[in-house]
Amino acid sequence: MVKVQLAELQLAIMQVLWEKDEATVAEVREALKPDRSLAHTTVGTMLAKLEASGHVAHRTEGRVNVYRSLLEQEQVSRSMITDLAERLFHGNVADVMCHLLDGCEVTPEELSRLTQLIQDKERELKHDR
Amino acid sequence: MVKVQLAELQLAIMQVLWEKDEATVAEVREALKPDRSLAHTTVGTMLAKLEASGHVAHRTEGRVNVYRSLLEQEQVSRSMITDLAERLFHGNVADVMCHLLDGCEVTPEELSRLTQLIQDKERELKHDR
DNA sequence: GCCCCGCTCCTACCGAGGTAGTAGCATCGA
DNA sequence: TCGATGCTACTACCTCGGTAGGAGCGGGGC
Repeated sequence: MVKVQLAELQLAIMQVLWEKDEATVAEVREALKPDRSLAHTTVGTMLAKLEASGHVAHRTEGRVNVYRSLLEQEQVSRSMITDLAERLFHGNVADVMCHLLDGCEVTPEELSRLTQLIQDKERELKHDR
Repeated sequence: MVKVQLAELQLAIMQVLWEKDEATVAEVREALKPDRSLAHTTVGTMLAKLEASGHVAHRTEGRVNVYRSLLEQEQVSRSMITDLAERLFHGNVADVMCHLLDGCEVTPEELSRLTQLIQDKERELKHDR
């Protein structure tokens, strides 16, 4: 599995790119505004750093750069959450859940989706052996 | 809920302290050795920084410092995992699970423990309303 | 009594994340 | 044609995590 770790702001920027598919500096900045108001240049710098580390790429359209992600959201999410789960709970999924159920708000819908997931996984395990 | 974020090494050190309840620099260093071999002073410095930020405390026994954690393992785990879940999946527990089940090895025992957890939570939700 | 050993404390340093200013270059309107 | 505007690129800077060296101190062995 590919291991990717993104810092706070980096993740936030990537999330904008995933959502919009492509975005200019101004668009990213706009999308981030509700949470943090950054200077235009700050966003630009971060995007450049992200590009330097191979996480995003850009094409130039007229005078502006349009950035897109080179990482799969799925992959990053999986990588980051499993890594933390590993470090905190030695990968024990049940432990993770246990803390999550206490710490987050959970809706009944989520619970039934969870039940579904578990049943799927159980079936999958039976199948494998 | 108390929000605590610990970096890589900091978490590793705290985990040693949680496990041993108390430990000297040498003991922490020893415990960390399998994963990373650090200079004695490095561990000492980190412990000092951890102390400066109020995460650990120490008493002096003879010539050595014996450190202990001031944070609850439960609390840190919960805080870190819910924070990441929030950022990655907007707190949707089912999504977290979904990625975790794919990314980690899961045993049938964990699955049945999970089922149990969910049932408990469902009962709890019914009770509340 | 003196020296070595082990330990802490202070200090320095590096790299990465994050933040932003400034220079410079296009383009558009007057 | 020329100035205002808007964008990028370059550079600088701060903080924090991580890493470790060296000074200094106290105890134990000789």
